[in-house]
Amino acid sequence: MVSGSRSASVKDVAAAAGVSLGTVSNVLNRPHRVKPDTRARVERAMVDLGFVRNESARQLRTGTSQTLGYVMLDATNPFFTDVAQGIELAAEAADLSLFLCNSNNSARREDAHVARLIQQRVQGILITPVNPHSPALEVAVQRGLPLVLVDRARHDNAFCSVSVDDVLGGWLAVMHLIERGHTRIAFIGGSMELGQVRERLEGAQRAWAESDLPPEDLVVLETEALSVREGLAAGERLAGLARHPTAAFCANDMVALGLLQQTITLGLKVPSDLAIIGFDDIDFAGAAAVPLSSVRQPRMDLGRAAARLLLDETTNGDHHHQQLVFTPEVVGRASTAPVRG
Amino acid sequence: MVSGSRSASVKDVAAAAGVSLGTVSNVLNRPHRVKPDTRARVERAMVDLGFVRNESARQLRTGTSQTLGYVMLDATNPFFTDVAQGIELAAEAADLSLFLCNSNNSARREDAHVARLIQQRVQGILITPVNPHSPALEVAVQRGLPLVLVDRARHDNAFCSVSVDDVLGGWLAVMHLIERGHTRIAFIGGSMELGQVRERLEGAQRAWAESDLPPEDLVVLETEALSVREGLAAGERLAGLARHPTAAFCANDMVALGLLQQTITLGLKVPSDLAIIGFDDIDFAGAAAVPLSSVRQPRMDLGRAAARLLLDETTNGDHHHQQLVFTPEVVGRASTAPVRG
DNA sequence: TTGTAGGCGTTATCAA
DNA sequence: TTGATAACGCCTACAA
Repeated sequence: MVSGSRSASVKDVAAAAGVSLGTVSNVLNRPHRVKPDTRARVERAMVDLGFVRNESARQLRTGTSQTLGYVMLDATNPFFTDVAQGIELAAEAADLSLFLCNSNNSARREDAHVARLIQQRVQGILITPVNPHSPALEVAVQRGLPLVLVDRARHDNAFCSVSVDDVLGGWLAVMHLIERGHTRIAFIGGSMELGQVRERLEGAQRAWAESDLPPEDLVVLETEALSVREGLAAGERLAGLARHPTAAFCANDMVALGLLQQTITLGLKVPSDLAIIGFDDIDFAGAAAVPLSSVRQPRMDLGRAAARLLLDETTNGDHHHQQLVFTPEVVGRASTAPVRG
Repeated sequence: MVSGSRSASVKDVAAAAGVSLGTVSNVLNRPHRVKPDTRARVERAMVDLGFVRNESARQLRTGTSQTLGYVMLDATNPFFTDVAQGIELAAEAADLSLFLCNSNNSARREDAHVARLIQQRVQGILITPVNPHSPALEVAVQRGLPLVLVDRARHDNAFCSVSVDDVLGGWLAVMHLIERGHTRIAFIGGSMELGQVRERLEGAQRAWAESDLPPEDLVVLETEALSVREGLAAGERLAGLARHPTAAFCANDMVALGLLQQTITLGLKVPSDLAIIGFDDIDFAGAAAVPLSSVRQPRMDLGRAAARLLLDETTNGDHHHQQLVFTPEVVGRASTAPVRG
């Protein structure tokens, strides 16, 4: 175990063990082909020299890496870390490394990450994109690089995708509010660049229309991002409205948590002054100031399923793209509990 | 842009542009050395062929990767994702990629991740270890691989480290409770394998001793992990105690949030029946059922500082190991507000 | 300004 | 069962 010097190569091991380089390679890749005592000698040398395979050289030679990449939309959102955990479990089971990247809602960073992953020659890319129609994604596909959309779908079957029916989720959330007697509500979320936001809003509007409520009583408050901070700000804007909605549907739980906090700070009661429902059902939702109702998505399963589709595409000759769509469900808690009156 | 076939190499580009391979390499690495129209021709060919540098080959040749690795202790804890974000910012500024790994509190997975990072020949490793004295870390150092401890320190100066004074943090938290008149409190956290937990407890015990309170009135409830789930369970155990503590100091906010939720579920009031203070001051702490008092650590700064130390070690010839210790501070909120009596 | 040649560490083929 | 050798794609001298 020499410190300071450059790390030992197969050649060094071969010299130390008094065998040829090919034999060392065999010990590494086809151990059964080499006589036990030679093997022992080689393995001994590897330990002595602190030999570690150089993955770059291996990749270069074999033309294939042992790595997957996941470009997440927002690493500070527990929803995505749970999705990532699902992916990681599947990757680990397949003995693959996972490159985790965070685009942080920036298309520029997303493109940079994808470019890097391609340079690294990862086996495949999982991505929750800012924009599922980004040219960067097409480029990956044109290179023959498997790519799976996570928490997003495309209707042209260009990639595999795993998603939740966001329109249905929005519909369920708003129906939940309507059932509790609310006739003037706010939709809070953004930016509208995000498909998740647009679709959840669309579902909300559908539910609204089906219930014959006047369109102007579904107020849309667009935020810059889906963060606690933006939720706090939205709370102030909401309080400033001429006619107060009695309920809010937030495009995700981070926004809902911020809104909840601000509402309480302003001296209002949840749910009597304002009912709130979020989306994702992250673990913190149930532990909030007022336990938060939310639309649950199967987070870990999303990740696991996405990784499985990717692995199928890399290994299965006659792979066909699939659009897996999970069904969300409302989890009712105190923040939308019925109030008398 | 040929689909299906293997990806284009510099050789292919050279052929397509009618120049030699060396010229293509020059366009890539020393563009000023090549005549503008030749360069244009080469760049055109690169676009046409969809050429992307093969990072493995580049690494193999140059002997150095453009990648850092961070092995995080628990990716579902927002504290660590914030630390990671700080690291990522610093890495991006230095034009380096970041391999994010999650040991999930498992020494086995931690070792596997470190081994993989070494195989990938990353420039350096940042790690929040399960155990800072793990042999796997020594191995990295013996290979001459820069390694920085994050949120953990070692006293033998074997690596750089960036941490928060956990003993002081524990001391501050408990002093905060003592000042509010509590004379029987619980420390909740675990496992005791984690240095963070041991040191926060040590600080708590010191504060207790300095205040001449009887040792048996500082009850220690060890948990399996620092998670919301374990906090919930601890809440039940706490309620089952013969003599109830009037306050709890939790080793982190996840545990505190779980405890808070359970306490409320059991029909008790916070802070009047039980005051609670956590550790980390994650964003969700302020948005909790009862806004949670906590010991704040400068999360992003921890990450940024760690990355800077690592970069210094990789680039600066006469680098000296440093132990950077940040000072925590108590953020008092409703969960420990004074109650009359 | 451009071209040629050698080698980074590994794997795989083929011969001994 | 083991050894010699070529090749993966790139970069960098050095030569033209």
